[in-house]
Amino acid sequence: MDLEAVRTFAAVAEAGQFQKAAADLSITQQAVSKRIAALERDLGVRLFDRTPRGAEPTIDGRAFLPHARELLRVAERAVASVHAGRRPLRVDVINLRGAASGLLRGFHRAHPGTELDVLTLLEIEAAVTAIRSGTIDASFRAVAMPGRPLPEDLASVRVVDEPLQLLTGPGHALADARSVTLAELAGHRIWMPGMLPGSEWAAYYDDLVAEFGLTIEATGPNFGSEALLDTVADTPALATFMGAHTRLVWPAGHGLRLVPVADPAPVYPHALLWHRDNLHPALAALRTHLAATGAVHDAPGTWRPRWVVPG
Amino acid sequence: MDLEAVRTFAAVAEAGQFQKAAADLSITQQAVSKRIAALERDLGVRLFDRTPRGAEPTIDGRAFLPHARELLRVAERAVASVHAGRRPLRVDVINLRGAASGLLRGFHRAHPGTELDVLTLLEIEAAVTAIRSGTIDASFRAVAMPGRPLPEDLASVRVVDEPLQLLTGPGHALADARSVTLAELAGHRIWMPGMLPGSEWAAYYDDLVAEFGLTIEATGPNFGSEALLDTVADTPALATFMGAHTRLVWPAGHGLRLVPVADPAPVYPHALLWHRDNLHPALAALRTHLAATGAVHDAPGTWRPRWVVPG
DNA sequence: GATCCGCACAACCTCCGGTTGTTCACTAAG
DNA sequence: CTTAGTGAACAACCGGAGGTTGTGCGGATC
Repeated sequence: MDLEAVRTFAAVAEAGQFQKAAADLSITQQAVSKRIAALERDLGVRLFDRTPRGAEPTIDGRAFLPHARELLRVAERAVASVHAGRRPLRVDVINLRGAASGLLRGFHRAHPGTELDVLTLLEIEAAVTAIRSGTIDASFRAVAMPGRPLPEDLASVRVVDEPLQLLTGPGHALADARSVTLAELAGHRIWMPGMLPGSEWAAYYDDLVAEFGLTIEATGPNFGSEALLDTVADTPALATFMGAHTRLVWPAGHGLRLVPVADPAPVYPHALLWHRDNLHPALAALRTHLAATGAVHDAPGTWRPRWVVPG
Repeated sequence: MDLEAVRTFAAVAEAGQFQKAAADLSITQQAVSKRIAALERDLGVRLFDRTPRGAEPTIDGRAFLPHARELLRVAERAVASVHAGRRPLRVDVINLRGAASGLLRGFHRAHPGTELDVLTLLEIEAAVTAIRSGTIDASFRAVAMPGRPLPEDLASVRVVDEPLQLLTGPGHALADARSVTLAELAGHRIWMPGMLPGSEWAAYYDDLVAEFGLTIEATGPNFGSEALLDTVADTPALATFMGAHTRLVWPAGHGLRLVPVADPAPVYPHALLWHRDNLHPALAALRTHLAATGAVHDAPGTWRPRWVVPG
C-alpha cells in the first residue's frame, strides 16, 4: 500500500470528484484515476462509485476513510518526530516501566495536546551528550556524570524519591516479613541481572553494598522483566530490588511478594536534567508540571547515594 | 515517505543489521541500504549509526522507531478494514454523535480488543441492502423500511429509547421552563434543517406533527451541528429537538437551554438491525453487551411512532 | 598483516507512475 | 432529438525510482 495513494484517496473523498482532487494535489486527473485504481487493486475492493457528477465512496470506502485519515495523521507525526524545528519533546528515561515513565504519563494526561517522545538511552554519557547537543530535551537521572559535577550548561531538579522494595518468591525466607531492614539483608543473595558496569544503577548499588555490606550479584544478561520475575518466583534463595513505582505486568499464580525495606529505606533519587538554553515550550510545561505535582523527597529515614545531582 | 522504507527501517532496527533485515524481507542488502538511505534523505536525519558489526539506531532513529511501528500497525488495520475475511465489525449509525455512538463506545470500552468500524449511511434502504449483502454487519435504526415490515432475513432488537429535548436560545419564550408538554409546543416553530424527505427522522417527525399538531420546518441544508446551535442561540423564535444522549460540542457563552419534554415524552426508539446469517463473532458480542447493559424502553408516559421495528 | 564481516558505491535494467491525447457515459440545455 | 459540457477511463509514451549483480572500503579479530 502506498501512502501517496492513501493521500489521494482522502483527497478524492474530501473533494467528491477526481478532477478537483487532482487540482488540489497538483497532478492530472489521469494520475488520480491511476492511483485510486491501484489502491483498489491492492485492497481488492472498489472504493468509489463513479457517478456522472464525480465520485462517492462505497461502503468499503467509507469504512476505509477514517483509517486512511488516521494513517496520514500518524505519518505526519512520525515525520515531525525527527523534524528539527518544533518536534515533540524528547525525554530520556532509565527504564520505560519506571517511576519517570509514570511521571511522564501524568504530564501527558495533564497536557494531552503535547507531543512527547520517550526513549531509553541507557548510558549516562550518551544522555548528557544528547542533551548538550539538543538531540534530546531532558533526561530523568539521578546523576549527570559519575564522579564528576554537573556540567555548567545543564540544570537539574529533583523530582521524586522512589523507594526500593524487596521482590521475593513465596519460598523466600523473608517472603512473609512485613518489612525488612537493610542490615537484615546482609546475609541474603540479591540478584540484579543485566546491570552494566559504570551505569547509574551500578553506581547506586555499589554505594549500597559498600555502606550496608549486602551481597548483590549482577551476573547474567537481562532477559527482560518477565524472565526476572519467573526466576525470582521459582528460586527461594534469590531476591531482587524493585522500584515501588515500577509498573510490572504481574504474572498470575507465582506468589511473588513485595517486602518494604526500612531503617533506612533506600530510595532512588530521580531528577530531571535539561539544557539551560533549551527553549522547547513543552520543556517549560514539563518542569512546571513536575514542580506542581512535586512528590516529597529527602524524607527522614531514607537513604540515597551522596552523589545525586543538586536541585 | 514510503511505507516500504518504514517497514525496512523497523526490520533493521529489529535485526540490528542490514544483512539480516534484508534476509528477513527477502531482498538484497543493497536494496535495504538504498531504502534506508532514501528514508534518511526524506527525513533529513541519519537514522542508523553504521558500526562494524551492524547498525544501531541513532537518537533520532530511536525517537522515530515507535512512530514507525505505530504507522505499520495503523496501515495493517486500514487494510484489514476492507478485507473480506475477518474484518472489523461494521456498524451503521444514524448520527455519529447520537445515542447509538454512545452505546458503541460503551461496547468498545467493555471489549477493547474488538475492532470496530462505525459509519453513517443516511438512507434506510442503503443500510438494509448493505446488511443483506453482508457489506455492513449491523445498523442502529428505528425502522427497517418505511411502511413495510422487517424483511424476514433480518432480525432486530430494541436497545434504548432516547428522550427528545427542546433546545432553545436564551431569548426563547420557553427558555426558562422546567419542562414543556407536546401540546404547549403547538404554537412554536421547531426547526430541523437538513432532514431529507423519506428519511427515518422525517417519518418520525411526520408522525409527531400529525398527532400533536406541531409546526416543524425542515427548510435549509444541514450545515452541521455548530451552525445549528449558533442559529438557535441567536434566534428567539426558533427551537429544535435534540436527543438527550447526543454528545454535542457545547459552545461557550451562547446561553443555550435544554428543556425536557413531557406528557408524553417523545422518545426515539433505537433498535439494532442485523442479518440472521451473519456469523461475525463481534456481532454476537455486541448483541450480548446490549442485552446486558439494556436500557429501559417502552416506559409509561413516553411517545414513539407506531411503526418501530419489533424486538 | 591477513582475513572476515558488513555496509556503500557503481552500473545496469525493469517497470511503476507520471504526462498528453482521446474516448466514453451521462446530464442538461436548446 | 440534438448538442454542448462535464468527469472518469483508456492508450501511448517517457523518465526515473528502485530492484539486481558486482565491487570497493573500513573496522575488528586473530
